[in-house]
Amino acid sequence: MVADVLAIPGPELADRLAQLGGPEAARPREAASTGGDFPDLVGAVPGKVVLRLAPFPSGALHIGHGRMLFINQHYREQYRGKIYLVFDDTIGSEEKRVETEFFGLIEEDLASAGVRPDAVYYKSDRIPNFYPWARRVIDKGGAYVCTCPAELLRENRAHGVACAHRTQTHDETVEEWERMLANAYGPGEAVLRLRTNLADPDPAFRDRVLLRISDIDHPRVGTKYRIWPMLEFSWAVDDIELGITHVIRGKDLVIEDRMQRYIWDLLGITGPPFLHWGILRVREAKVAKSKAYREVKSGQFDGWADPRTWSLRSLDRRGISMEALRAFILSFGMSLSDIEVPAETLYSENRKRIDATTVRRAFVADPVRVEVEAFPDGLETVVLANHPERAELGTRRVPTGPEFFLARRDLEGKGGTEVRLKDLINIELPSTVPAPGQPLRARFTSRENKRIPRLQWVGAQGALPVDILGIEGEHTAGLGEATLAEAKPRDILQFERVGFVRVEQNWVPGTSPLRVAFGHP
RNA sequence: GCUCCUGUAGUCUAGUCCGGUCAAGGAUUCCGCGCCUUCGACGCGGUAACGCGGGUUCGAAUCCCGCCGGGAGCACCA
Repeated sequence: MVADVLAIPGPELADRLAQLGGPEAARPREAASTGGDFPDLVGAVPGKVVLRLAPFPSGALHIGHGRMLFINQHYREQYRGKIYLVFDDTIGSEEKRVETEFFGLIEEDLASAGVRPDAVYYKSDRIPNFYPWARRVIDKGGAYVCTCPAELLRENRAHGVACAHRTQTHDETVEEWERMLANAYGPGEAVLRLRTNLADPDPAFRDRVLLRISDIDHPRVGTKYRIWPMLEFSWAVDDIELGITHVIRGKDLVIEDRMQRYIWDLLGITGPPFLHWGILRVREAKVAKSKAYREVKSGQFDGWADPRTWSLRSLDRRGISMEALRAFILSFGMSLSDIEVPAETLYSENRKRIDATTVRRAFVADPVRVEVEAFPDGLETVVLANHPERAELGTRRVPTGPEFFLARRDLEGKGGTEVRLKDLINIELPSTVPAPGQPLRARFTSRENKRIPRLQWVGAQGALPVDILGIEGEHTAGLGEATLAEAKPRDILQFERVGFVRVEQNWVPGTSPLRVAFGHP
């Protein structure tokens, strides 16, 4: 009974208690949580839960990995459990190679996401462990050594046809397995296969490979090992050896559950339960990881923090906090449907967190120089609020006219009309646009706050060049207000009417514009 | 093709296990209005969903059957 009560999630418990206590309340239905649903972990004992993160080290963590991170972290917190980082750096394949630089990169990404593993393991350190386990499977009659070429193996599998090796006796298998270990075979010449059922309705499940031979040079252990486990087998072993209590992973790995269970059943082991989440795609994140890898390697992308990678570090670069990402991701719960979400939802989550604390600054893209005639005296500078609602964010003093820069787009279709330079004065624009390169001559009209189109402006005095890195990797050049000279790297600012940006690099007068990365509107 | 997973508004999600309290809640988007010297924020209002067809039942988003749609796996990758 007590256990039953403990199993009720906090909010629900409060709700139930409220119901018990307030028979007359009859208030509107309790607002559903904004987040998604996370089922309780079966058999989980608070304080005893052990989870694992198993990235393959072939790149920086991207937004999709975020789901792995934050879901596991969520459960870890709920049950006061542990998380191990287990690098899934088995040998991979020619196309999928382990690279040393990514171990550190991934650990950094985890740290930035606030996920501190209780331990770090490398699969490549654990290779000899797998051999006795393979032998146990063999001794249970659950595996055989197959020397069919990969193609034939695949074809037989598709048709449910057994090859000659399948009928191997236990002694023969042992002998062949010993020969594999003794380097009698080259890469691709022999594999240890699980003996399942060739009539299994799922063709993917028929006699899958457990271990195979590879001579690829591993960045951590070189060519020390030739017999490498496949992912499923390695986890059938390590989920037990590392004492993992719950395996929570993407649903692309469901067949691996079945493999692991099959092996455990064979050996009489009760393994941990599995939980899955569905595929998450962010609509704007179109670049596949493999393409991102190539573009980063070739220098087409600006490293792993290039916005086009949608890596965690690229989000950070853009001023999108890991807290916002976490809230965004947890809002989907453990749904198994495959979903595609617009980035706007993430932006909204981030906006909630930074809007109230972010100072406003002026920036104009594609600037047009405007000279204001009859510019009033005594208005050489003006004091502006750093935030329209938050007085506590203070003010700043910026130089004004009589020369200004306005955004070309803002001027379109406004010839001959009166417009307001936001927070400052009203001017009348000339009806004809002068030749390119020539300044526009406008005329001061009044200072009263009229309800006419308001334009963002930058006073020519002290204006400095700004370069915005966009999310497609494009650059937008423009001019920013003088106070941006003090902007420091990692500052988050809002360019009014443009969006939130994060400063990348100080302005270096005469040599380099102020570099910022665009976050979101 | 086979296997598995999955279908609630434009997009996510709660509710489905244990049918009524759901004329379906929340978030986001979009539209309108208000407000502030932002195209942002905030406030108010609005549009908008149980994939389809049968069945069971007094009553179905919820149970049963059939159909249709979406996704993933079918590597000696992870």
